[in-house]
Amino acid sequence: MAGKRVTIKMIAQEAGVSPATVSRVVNNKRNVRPELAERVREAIRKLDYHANEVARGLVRGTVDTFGVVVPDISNTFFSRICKAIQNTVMPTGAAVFLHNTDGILNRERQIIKELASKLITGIFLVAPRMPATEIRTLADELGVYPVVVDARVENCRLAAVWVDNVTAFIEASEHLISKGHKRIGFIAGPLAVANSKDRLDGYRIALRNHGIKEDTSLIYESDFTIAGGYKTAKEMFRKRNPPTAVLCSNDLMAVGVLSYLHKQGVEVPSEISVVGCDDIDVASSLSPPLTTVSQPIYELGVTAAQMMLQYTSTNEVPPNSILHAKLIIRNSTSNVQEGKSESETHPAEQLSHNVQKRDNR
Amino acid sequence: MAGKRVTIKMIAQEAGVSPATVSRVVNNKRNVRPELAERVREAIRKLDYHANEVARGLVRGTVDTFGVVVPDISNTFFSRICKAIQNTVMPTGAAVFLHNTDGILNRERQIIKELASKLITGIFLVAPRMPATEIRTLADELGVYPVVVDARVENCRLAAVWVDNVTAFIEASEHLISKGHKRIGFIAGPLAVANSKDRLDGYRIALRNHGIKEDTSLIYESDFTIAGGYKTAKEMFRKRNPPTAVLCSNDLMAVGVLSYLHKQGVEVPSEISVVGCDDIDVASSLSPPLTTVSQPIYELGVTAAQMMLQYTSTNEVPPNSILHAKLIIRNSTSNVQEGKSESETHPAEQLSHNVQKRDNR
DNA sequence: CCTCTCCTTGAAAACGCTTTCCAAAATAGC
DNA sequence: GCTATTTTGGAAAGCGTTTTCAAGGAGAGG
Repeated sequence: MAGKRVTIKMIAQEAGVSPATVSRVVNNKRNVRPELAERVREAIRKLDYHANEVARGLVRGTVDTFGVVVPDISNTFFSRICKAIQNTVMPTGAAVFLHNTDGILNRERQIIKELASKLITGIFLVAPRMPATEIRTLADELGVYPVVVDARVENCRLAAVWVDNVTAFIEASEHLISKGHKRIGFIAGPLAVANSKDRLDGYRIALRNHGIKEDTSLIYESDFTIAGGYKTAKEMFRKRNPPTAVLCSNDLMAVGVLSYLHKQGVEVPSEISVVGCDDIDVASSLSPPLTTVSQPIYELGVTAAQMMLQYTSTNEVPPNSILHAKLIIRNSTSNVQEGKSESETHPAEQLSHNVQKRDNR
Repeated sequence: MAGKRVTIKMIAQEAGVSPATVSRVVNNKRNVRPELAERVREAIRKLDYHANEVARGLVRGTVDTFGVVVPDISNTFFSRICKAIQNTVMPTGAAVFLHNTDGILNRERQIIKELASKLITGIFLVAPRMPATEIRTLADELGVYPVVVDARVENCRLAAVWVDNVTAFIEASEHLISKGHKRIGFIAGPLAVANSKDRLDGYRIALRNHGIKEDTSLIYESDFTIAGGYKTAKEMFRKRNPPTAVLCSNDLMAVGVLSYLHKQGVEVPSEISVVGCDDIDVASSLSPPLTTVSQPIYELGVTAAQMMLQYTSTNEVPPNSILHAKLIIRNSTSNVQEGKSESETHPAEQLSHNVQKRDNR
């Protein structure tokens, strides 16, 4: 191994100047005669010199690198955010560490510390499980710039960008309600995640606004996966008095629901309407094409990256950024089936904030 | 910013020993009195010391970090490989840089150099565009361990793991042939990618073995995306004498094909059979569930990571590893439609190795 | 009791770069 | 033409580790 590396000294020697001068040229400081500078650049080109970023990092106390911490890279939603962050940050010459937490809080903590020990400049926390105050404290302690992505974080001197999920889900629910649906099933993501909670809240608010009593037997907590959606649909439709529409907290679960329904020979949307969230790439290619709350995924990443760049250069916490989702109506939703809307109104149950906990595999 | 960092000297002082001793304790060298070691560990715990990985990297000449270079992270296939690599490598305490090339050869080169300047230990090149010999040369020059993932690389003293795509696609084609299909459309990925080429070869071999004349008007080159598949299907089925089945080089393109066919009101599989490749997570949840060549994606990543670990610890190029794909028959394929098989046999065209180039957006 | 090992420990020298400090050179001001 | 000021480039001091080297101490063998 160990190909001989070109160091700054070699360049200095080649150009007949001191290492200090080479450094100045490399870092575009003034105070070096143009003629000399050219000679140095020549040498750099000739020997194909690349500064040792590690040595540079040691003296500067920070390395031009960011960490991205996500629950699950293999989930398209997150991988698209990663891509956006990377594309935005790359032109500045920065690299990006990627880390998976599998949604485990402790792993999140550990990863942040490990990243800090590598002297990275900043960390993007995507859909973190950690409470905002802890993030703030930890980041200050470790001397790292944090930017929270896709989680509502307020009043914490913490840079964050998120989507207004409450409004989005009010809109999604109202879409269904306007089609005459009254029994609307809801499949939430893990409620420990703020977004899941907000989406559920949007659903509840919409129901309340339209005078529909909430039926907790229609609300399920799942895990954002296809399998989770499938399984939940199975439970949901096994009960008597099933919903006429189901609103899912993300597309993957909607895919699972669609798959279950298809297997059971249930027609979508004529018999059951289905709505997802995210607008992942396959959403428009499903059959039927999925009506979904389109999250500005790429924009989420780009905005986060821009905030980070601003944050690190000005050292001022940039203001939060709230993005808006958009309901995309495709063919998985339609008017409620004849006779289904009123017939089987459920005996009113108490409004309860408990939802059934499900085994999240 | 700049939370004061705990250094080895502070630990040394706290424990009343020299930095050298602390270092020895941290790195589990023996030759340090147990009692002293305990005192040091105590200090480490007390001050929450984490060694500065950058300084450590500088003296060691290498940092315990790997780079993963993929064409597109937002593609599930690649993001699943990344995840596998990471999960395998993480327990050793190594971190992972992620880089996107968008399939651009020059960016691949540049990224590799940048990574090398960060003194990383090894690079995983996933589906690289670079020729194997260049990889070997560059890696030697930069002093970095390369492992090639998902690309057939032979006779190059280069560690690589790939899937036997030729056999896989012979099998997939034969599945279709056994159902009576004779006019089988083929949608290839970018033919600059070895895998795409191999899959096409498998298709050709199968046809030849069964005495079916190759019709180049049925072979298209696309770009592995849903949109690409959709567009190609459109062209393919616009021509007179269209195929009765289409074999796609990946699932995403198959999704595009399915979507086009669905839009046109064409029934799958009764009218047209469709086969994909990869077995991405949604494949089994499509309607109809997609018959596909299941790539051992996760295994690909895990194997690559294990090879890397072995490579870096023994400094010997580990032997190549060839994995096998498996045809998963679901419901997107069926017997050829009545009368379609023999009726419109196409005027024999010369066997040609040219395929039509398509605009790959 | 002395010598020879072996083990433990600390001092100091790298690692490759940036940056500060200084002296020399160049320019300006009178 | 002489002092005052600004440029310019080199020497050297770190940055936080690991690692080498040598010294000191303890134990063993004679």
